[in-house]
Amino acid sequence: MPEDAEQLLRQHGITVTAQRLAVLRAVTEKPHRTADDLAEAVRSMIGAISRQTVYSALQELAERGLIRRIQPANSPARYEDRIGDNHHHLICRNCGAVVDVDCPVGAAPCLKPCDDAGYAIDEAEVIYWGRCPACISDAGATAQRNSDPTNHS
Amino acid sequence: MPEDAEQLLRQHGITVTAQRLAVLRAVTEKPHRTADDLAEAVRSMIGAISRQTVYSALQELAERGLIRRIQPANSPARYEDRIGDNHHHLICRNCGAVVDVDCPVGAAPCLKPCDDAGYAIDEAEVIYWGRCPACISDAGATAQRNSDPTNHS
DNA sequence: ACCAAAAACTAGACATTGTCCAATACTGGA
DNA sequence: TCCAGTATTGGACAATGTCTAGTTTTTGGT
Ligand SMILES: [Mn+2]
Ligand SMILES: [Mn+2]
Ligand SMILES: [Zn+2]
Ligand SMILES: [Zn+2]
Repeated sequence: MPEDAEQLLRQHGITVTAQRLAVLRAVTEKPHRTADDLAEAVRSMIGAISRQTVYSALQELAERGLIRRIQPANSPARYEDRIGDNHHHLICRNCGAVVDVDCPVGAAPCLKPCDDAGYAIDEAEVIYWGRCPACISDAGATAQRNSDPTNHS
Repeated sequence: MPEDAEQLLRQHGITVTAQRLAVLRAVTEKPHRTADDLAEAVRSMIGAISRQTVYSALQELAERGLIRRIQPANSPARYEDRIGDNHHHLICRNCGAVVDVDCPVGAAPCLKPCDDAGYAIDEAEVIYWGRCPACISDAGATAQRNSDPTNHS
């Protein structure tokens, strides 16, 4: 059915397989998921996939520019299909929830350091760290009761 | 000899041990080193230290605000004693070399997203990605000969 | 439709970085 | 000096990702 997805892969020089189509669809369905979450999603689509294939597909899709990988501290890598707009991310220190933040500039690198130390800079990665609304109200309600990160994603 | 380091620890409520003094000194000696590198450095100072103790000391020092931990993608965590100025980093995609970049604002969070999605933001982490001078000239000189990251740190 | 070559998939071992835990050793105050 | 509280240690364990050899699938040409 997703005839266009097949063509999308081919246009980018990627050979079409059921696994890659499913991985791409999984990334598209919900942004910022981890490889493990994506593997789960793919299994519910096509029955089975090996861990290695998920990693390979994600790498291939990322290298060819169909998806983007983000690697926040204290989290496994996450993937999204919103690309080309150089947007940034807002991440909850407590539960790890990730939300998109538009970049006012758009093109990368959107910021320039005063002194680039001779480096050829191609990207300014910005991550805003804080607490999400759910974690804020959790803290207010139950105080220090449970200090373990809850899942608000 | 480093009488002041002992007092520094005590002032921050940290009990003084040879291991912690050495770890702190190692971090101070050279910024942006990994836990493993720091363990090596400490061993050359005091003979031996366990891996776990290095991690514990680094965490303790970081929690008490004596040092800072940075966790760039595709790299183990790195540590530095330059704190309180909210400075940023410039990292080589090829060899991983890290250099400091002053933050023009200073106070965190130095940037504000247009839409904070209800998050309470406490830090804007900025990482500039690119290629260091050494890797640039390596590429020019030896072309694609060796595509493996060289150590320019 | 069929075949061979090229590419992708799989399972399992392995690597890296970090954490948990129980036993032992040290530190700081009485 | 002695004791209670901390810190250190080694070893097991956890999480995430990579490598590899063998098998299966895809692709392009007949
Ligand atoms: Mn995003
Ligand atoms: Mn720094
Ligand atoms: Zn949260
Ligand atoms: Zn470099």
